[in-house]
Amino acid sequence: MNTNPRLTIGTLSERTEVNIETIRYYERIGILPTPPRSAGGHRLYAKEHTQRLVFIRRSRQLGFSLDQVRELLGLSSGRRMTCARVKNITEQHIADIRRRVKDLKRLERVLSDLTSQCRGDEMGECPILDALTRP
Amino acid sequence: MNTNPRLTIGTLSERTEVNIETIRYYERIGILPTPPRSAGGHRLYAKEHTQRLVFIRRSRQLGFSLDQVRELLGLSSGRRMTCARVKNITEQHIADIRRRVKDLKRLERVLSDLTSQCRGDEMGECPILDALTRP
DNA sequence: TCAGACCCTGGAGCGACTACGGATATAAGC
DNA sequence: GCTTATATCCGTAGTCGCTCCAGGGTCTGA
Repeated sequence: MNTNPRLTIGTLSERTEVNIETIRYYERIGILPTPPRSAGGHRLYAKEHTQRLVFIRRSRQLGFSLDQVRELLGLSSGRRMTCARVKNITEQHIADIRRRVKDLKRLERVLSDLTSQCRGDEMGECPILDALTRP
Repeated sequence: MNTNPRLTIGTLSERTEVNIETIRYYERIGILPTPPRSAGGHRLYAKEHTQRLVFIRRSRQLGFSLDQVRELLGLSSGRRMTCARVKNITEQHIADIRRRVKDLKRLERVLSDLTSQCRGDEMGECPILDALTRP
């Protein structure tokens, strides 16, 4: 018996928890290789597709952009990724995340200040609208 | 002398620090009212446009979506905003920001753990790639 | 009058998908 | 073998919030 049959896109989608449309999208943008087809034109995936798709999914879950994923996969630049390069990409990504956190926290502080000044009445002046409107 | 002449889009853009293209975009999506035009078809803005545009810009800087801005402006739903409704929108927005911060921090922790395990050599195994690849 | 700065429109592009519609392929049941 | 149900195909368009472009027309100062 064959425990490793070719998978249809639906099965691959279930196993990897990646949306069917997304799988086709990844193929279209060249981040997932084009699989062989059945006589009728359906895609038939092998193990290496599953592996790559899982790699992509995990990278995306960690917030890497598809361009970064491309690089991590060694699809851009000169082929083989060194560990140094991977670490570098990851550190840049971390720096970016920290910037975003900082920005969001600043926002949160400002907004919290505004709401704390606002009684939330049904009428009258609103300090929040005021702050947005004031010259 | 007239200290309040109609402004061209370029001048409005400078004064409000909103890109010209963005101003036209806001008009197109109906968040900024269509201004009168000169004989030759150039937009001529008055004070109320400046005020509204500043309102929009500040709201965007606070991270509100254009839909939220629309609502804060009283463009959707039944007209007049109550202070209660404004506060509610703002609190939802704060909650959203907090969620995002939480998610980003979780990411940061995972990524930091990974890089700390990675020596960043020029060759050999890479714990980061491993983590992305492992079954 | 005329150069040069400004403004006009419509459309495309970004990132990372997601959704849709109408046609074909395959699987399951009888 | 036949019918039905489900799966898959493709191409296109929509999402958000802009930004940029080409190929024109308008306005202003010297």
